[in-house]
Amino acid sequence: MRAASFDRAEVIGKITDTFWENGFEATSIQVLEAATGLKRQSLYNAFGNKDAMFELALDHYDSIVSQRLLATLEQDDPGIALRDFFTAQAAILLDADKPSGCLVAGGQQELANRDAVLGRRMGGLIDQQHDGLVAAFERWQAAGRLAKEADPSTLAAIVMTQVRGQAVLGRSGRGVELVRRASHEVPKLFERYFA
Amino acid sequence: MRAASFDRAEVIGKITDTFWENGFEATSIQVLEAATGLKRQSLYNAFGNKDAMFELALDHYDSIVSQRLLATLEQDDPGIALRDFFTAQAAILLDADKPSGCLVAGGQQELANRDAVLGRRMGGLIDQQHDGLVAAFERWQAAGRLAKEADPSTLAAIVMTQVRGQAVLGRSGRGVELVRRASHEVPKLFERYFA
DNA sequence: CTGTTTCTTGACTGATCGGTAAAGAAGAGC
DNA sequence: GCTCTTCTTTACCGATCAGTCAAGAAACAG
Repeated sequence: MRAASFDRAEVIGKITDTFWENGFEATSIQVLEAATGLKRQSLYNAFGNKDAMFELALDHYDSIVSQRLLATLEQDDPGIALRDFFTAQAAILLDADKPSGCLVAGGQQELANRDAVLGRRMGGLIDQQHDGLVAAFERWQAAGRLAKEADPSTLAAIVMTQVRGQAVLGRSGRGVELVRRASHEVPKLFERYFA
Repeated sequence: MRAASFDRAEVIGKITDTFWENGFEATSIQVLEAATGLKRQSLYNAFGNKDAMFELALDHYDSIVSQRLLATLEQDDPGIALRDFFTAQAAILLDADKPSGCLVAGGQQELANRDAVLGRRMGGLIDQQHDGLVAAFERWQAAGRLAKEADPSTLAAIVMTQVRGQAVLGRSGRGVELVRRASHEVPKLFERYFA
């Protein structure tokens, strides 16, 4: 048995960044070879096929981005939580060391109507974020921090659309400023629902 | 001279819908042949190349979607205007007769970092919507309908991110419900800025 | 009806795609 | 040292991509 000459986790990170930057279709195996330094066959040996590589990228992305966002909601004060949530979102989108935009938003746009398996997989990540938001709003409502009349599903929907929109606009040069402005102001809009 | 056997405007409509539904890359010339009923060479004769076809689609999309949205802002009451704006947005996104999602949001995601010409073109459409929103908020502020402290740029940024997010989520089955909820509730969030 | 111009049709090009087969090279166990 | 297994390298496959060439077919002008 011969050991692989590369660090698997490191390569997954590079694969993730490449898909994140270019999307699924535009990331050819050739591009992945250049990004990872591995040869074609090594990639297929290690990861299977392109779809599997993308799924690994989704998992990695989920663990470093989605989880970080959802973690900000684990607080008692919904105002502070939402402020932290959008601050973290902006920090991720505007991080110069990471690709712009959002892997899931891009993949959704590209694959939702075209690849059933990957489409469902990304739908799952979106649902996960949505469910996390609904649960947080319900928790705050049960704790009396949110008005009784407020509808957790609707508030979660607003946050979701806001997040996706920032992800799209964060990809273009001029959109960056819009993201910065929006992520500062949007949390305040939710004050009307606080008890 | 021989007249073309097809209606140019009608074909542009079909081309637009096809790009709208599938995005740029996934719309091969073969797909466009099937969608329009024209043969390959007829498409190239009539429109040039694939990039030119996409630009025509952007123009067409702009004239039927972007203009319709911006028109809703031409009212004195910002509350009614924003309500109409988001209602129109939801109607377009959820129209069963039209492709789901948004041509510009999809193209932006796909092409912003890859094709300088088309990227700039789509950036222009996004800027146009942003400028229209800023102008509307400034007009309302000048008319005393908006609080003096409110920042038109920031409010426009929030609307922009909201619109883009709805466009992305509107592509997936479960996202449709989120779009419906968000488009009903979001206009109310702006009441805090009204004078 | 004839000639000419344009549109239409179908075959074709070179490039690139995802994926694979079969060698060559390098490490581990003995 | 040798052998066996695994990784690496290189070449290749059929399919599909955007775009083109060169004929054939149809409509106008005279």
